[in-house]
Amino acid sequence: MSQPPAAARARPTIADVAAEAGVSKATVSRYFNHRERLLSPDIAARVEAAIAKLAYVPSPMAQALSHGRSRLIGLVVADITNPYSVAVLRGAEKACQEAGYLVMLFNLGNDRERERAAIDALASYQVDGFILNTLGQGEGQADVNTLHGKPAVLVDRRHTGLAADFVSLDNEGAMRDACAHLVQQGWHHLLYITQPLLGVSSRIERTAAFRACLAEPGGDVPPVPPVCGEVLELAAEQGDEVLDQALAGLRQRAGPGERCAVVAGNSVVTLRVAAAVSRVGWTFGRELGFVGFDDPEWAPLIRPGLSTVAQPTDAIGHRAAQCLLERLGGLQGPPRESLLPGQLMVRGSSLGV
Amino acid sequence: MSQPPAAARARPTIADVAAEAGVSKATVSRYFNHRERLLSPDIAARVEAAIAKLAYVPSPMAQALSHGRSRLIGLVVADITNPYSVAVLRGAEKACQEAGYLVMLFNLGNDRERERAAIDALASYQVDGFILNTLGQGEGQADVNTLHGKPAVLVDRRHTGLAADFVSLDNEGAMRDACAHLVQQGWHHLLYITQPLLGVSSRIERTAAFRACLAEPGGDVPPVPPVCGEVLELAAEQGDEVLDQALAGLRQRAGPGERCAVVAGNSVVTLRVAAAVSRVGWTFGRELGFVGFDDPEWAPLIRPGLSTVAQPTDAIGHRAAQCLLERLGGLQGPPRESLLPGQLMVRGSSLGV
DNA sequence: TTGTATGCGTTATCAA
DNA sequence: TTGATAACGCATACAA
Repeated sequence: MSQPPAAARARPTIADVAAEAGVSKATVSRYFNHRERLLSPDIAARVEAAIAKLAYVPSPMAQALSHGRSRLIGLVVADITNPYSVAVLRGAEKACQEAGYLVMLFNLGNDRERERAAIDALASYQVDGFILNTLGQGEGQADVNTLHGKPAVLVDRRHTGLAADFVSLDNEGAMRDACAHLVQQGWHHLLYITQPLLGVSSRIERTAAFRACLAEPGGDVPPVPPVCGEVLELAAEQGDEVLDQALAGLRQRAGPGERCAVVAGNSVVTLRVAAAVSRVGWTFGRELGFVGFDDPEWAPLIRPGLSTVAQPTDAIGHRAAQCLLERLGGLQGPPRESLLPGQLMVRGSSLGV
Repeated sequence: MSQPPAAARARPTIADVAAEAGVSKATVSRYFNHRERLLSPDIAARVEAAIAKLAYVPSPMAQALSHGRSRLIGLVVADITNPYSVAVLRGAEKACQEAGYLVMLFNLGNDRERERAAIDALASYQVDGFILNTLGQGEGQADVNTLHGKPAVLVDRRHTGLAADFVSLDNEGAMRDACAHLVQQGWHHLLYITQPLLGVSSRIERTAAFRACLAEPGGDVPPVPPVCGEVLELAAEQGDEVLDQALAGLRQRAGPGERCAVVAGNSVVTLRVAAAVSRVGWTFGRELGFVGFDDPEWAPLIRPGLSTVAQPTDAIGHRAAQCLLERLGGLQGPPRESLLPGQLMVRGSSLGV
């Protein structure tokens, strides 16, 4: 073709297209934005041909500057190391891509003080909206003001004082399923292990749901003997001996004939529990029953297979993006809440003898 | 304070600052770009005060439009589900953040045909450079032209016909370490299992390095008896029976007294091998030796612990970002190559009897 | 050293 | 229906 030497070639602008088609810039702009309404067919055809010939693509940056919308979505993640966050991120990014939006990523690296700074940084790029999977606590916590009037959707963790759409696992239902299953299988002395609550809504909700299950375990048949339960908050800094002792204590406190089981609040806890069980020489499904939240790929590998509550991470991410896109489309109304059901993956660790 | 009703408040512009300080817009602009060189102290102070009072932050979008640089880095990942990609992404994103750059993420979802489209989409946002962790193969493959003259750095996978800085694990050294360790521990009949090569450079290099190790296993003491090795390409679509038969065949073909071991090309393969070993009732370190590339968090949990070659993912991501930033800083010269050493994590699966 | 004017690529307002 | 022209927020020649 008759194209300049190559590397020097800059992207064609709307002016180039206008010149090529022998029309004004405004007309070319109209071709994209108001085509049917106010453009004659023959002119439209000319413009179309010029666009094709020059392989013209509008500059989103310039559009953002002029028209205010960037087709950019800011995604803030508390910790990208967390497989849950990544799984959600994947679903959300896919949905955004399909809708023609691009995702700008900001990882907090678990530094809660940087939440506000992250949002500000993203906002400076004129992102159209936010997807937030952060703590919503601490000095740098985001508030309504931080959002610069842009819509946001919260994933997994609610924010105090930030009214926004919320998407999450149905923690209460999932916990009820997990506990009911354990009880039905004959595990009656339950220990729920969670990371420190620290105001994280999902942890708080799961813990509350666990406590509620003890009062009313669910399922058709009332448990006999009555279910007994404990809660342990296990911090990352705490040594393994804390966990080992907790497991030993659990069995000691259990009444004669009572079988003990652990419910793990997420895959981080699951990993530590699996390591502890290995250390003390127990076997899941025998000395200790088990159900964990999150379904890591390695759950089937720990003998005799770890039972889990799988989160619909892809759907959660997708729904989050969808919610945001609807708001961007102009949807008004009060904050909405999407609680998606988990799926109980029954493996050997929770089966009765 | 005396601020307008809140939500209506738009971000202050350079014009607001200029008015507040009683200077021209150009002066404010100079305050940011050429402060020391051409600005009198008293004026600088006035501007500084105005900036502080209005909490003014320059708009990167407008800067990009005007000055050409966006302080944006485009990150294209073949598959965000891959823990390796995420780990690298984390290191790269952190380094970019620290340098004042933001990351735009594009996930290919393993659709190799979209590579070019991804780069184009990112380029339309005027990203200053690219970090690419993609296949570099297929219809939509990127070439020099796709990059629009912007610098790029390749991570883990080389591209045919794309001269760019390259950062990766030292595959050859890592494989040599793994094989030498196995041989020293008395495993002499080796099977290397990899995902289908498909032109992926890292897979090709590891396979080649494995073959090279058979000829010259490394280590001080020549192995007795001589090492024997095989290679298996295992596709995701292939059923488990393929793997099971391969393992059974391995032991059959091994000479009397020869101990068999598997080297897994990455954590995906490791997962399948661990499942297979569980299925056939073997135990690592007894019926089968094992070393795998990548060090997933669950490696210690598979009895008696899976030996692995841990990749310095964080460092790889960091180095990738660093390379790119150097190029953005104006560094010229031919493509550079950074091969970072892996770390052999010795656990029970590879120990001699 | 500082201010004025222009351009970056687009959309929107106003005439024609 | 189409074409000038003025923003959008900033950087930079150029003039003072």
